[in-house]
Amino acid sequence: MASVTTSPQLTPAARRVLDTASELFYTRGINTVGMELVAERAGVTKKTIYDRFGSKQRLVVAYLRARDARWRDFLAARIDPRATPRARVAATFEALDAWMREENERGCAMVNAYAELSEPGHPGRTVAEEQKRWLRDLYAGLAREAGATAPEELGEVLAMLHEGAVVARNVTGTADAALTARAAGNALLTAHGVPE
Amino acid sequence: MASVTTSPQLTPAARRVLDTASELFYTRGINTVGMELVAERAGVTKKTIYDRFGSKQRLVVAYLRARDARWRDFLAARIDPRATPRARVAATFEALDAWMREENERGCAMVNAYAELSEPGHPGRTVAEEQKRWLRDLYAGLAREAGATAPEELGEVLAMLHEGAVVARNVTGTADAALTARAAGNALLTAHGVPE
DNA sequence: AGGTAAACACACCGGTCGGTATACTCACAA
DNA sequence: TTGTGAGTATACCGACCGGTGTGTTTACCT
Repeated sequence: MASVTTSPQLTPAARRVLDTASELFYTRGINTVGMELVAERAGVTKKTIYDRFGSKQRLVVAYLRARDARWRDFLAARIDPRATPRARVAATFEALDAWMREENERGCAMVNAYAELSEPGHPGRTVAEEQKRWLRDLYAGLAREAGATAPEELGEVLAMLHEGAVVARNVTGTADAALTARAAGNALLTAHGVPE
Repeated sequence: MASVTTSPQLTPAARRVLDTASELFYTRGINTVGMELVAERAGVTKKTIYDRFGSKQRLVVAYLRARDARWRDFLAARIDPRATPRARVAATFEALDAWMREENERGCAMVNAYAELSEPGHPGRTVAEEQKRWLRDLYAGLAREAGATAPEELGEVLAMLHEGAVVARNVTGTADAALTARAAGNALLTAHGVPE
């Protein structure tokens, strides 16, 4: 079995397995999708999956990591590093808006996984925790750069708006939730002493 | 089988079933808890559960409704109807803070259920959708009463902060997330023209 | 020519899932 | 007194779960 975490080189079949598992886990939920279905949809035998990934748990971790990586790339491609911190905060919410319109019909994969994987030590939970910390620190860094008073707290709040927008869009069906959150974030930057 | 939704009168065994199922569904997740375990923990046979509730799906719905009702009662007991709208918004976040410290170690039951129940027509999803709409409308009503400009939008944003605080507390482990959200909500009321 | 990795096919494992069937006891009320 | 509703005990159902074992084929590399 190849190390899923360290080597991004996957065999063609493993690549197909990860792609189809990601799709299935995200849209139907991790616990409701069996390995047999993943194998069938990937055009692969269960044997191959277990040879490449070792266990369902590890496949789940690979799925979460891959999806997180996709989101970070998606975001990075939409942020101009030369823009002002304030503009970069707005761009982050705009990226979330675009992301949700394209590939977020079922809410945040990390939050969903956290709900499904209730065993305290499950490594998938760790991935989700890291992802949420990263997001909060991202906003906090921007708040600090912007010269906000209490940048840590502001970063936390911006991350809350971010998460809340995902829930609003997913459950309540609020189409422009991310843009509403962007406006609120903008107002909060001002309230924290950041010049327009 | 008694109608679970219309008649709140439950037989003693049914009461025990609902209580233990609520505990188990919330802490371990709906899909990972089997009916056999619920029966065993409630000191009841599976037959009794199916006589009273009919199916797992209906038991899940009863669980979600009951938990939502508990939260609404909890909140109502902590809101002074004579206080100003601004104070009531703050009190709502404070109630969330207290609620999370007491019985929210696993995040929002509605969001979790939404993650677990991926089948489009599952009645449990409807309960979650109604709950989120109710929360948003609650905040929007307070924003309107406070005389905020764009009260609907502000209500949406306050609900986002609310949801985001739950995620922050649950996944990131931010202990005072709800109070941080309260401060942000307060600032946003001001930004929306509500006098201090 | 020989070795190795990747994938195949297929059968099988113990265990659990949601749900049902049968037969019995007990309390209470018409 | 005679039902009736609530509950118990136990056995059972087909389907599916995650995971393993054995052996075969294909293709590329040395």
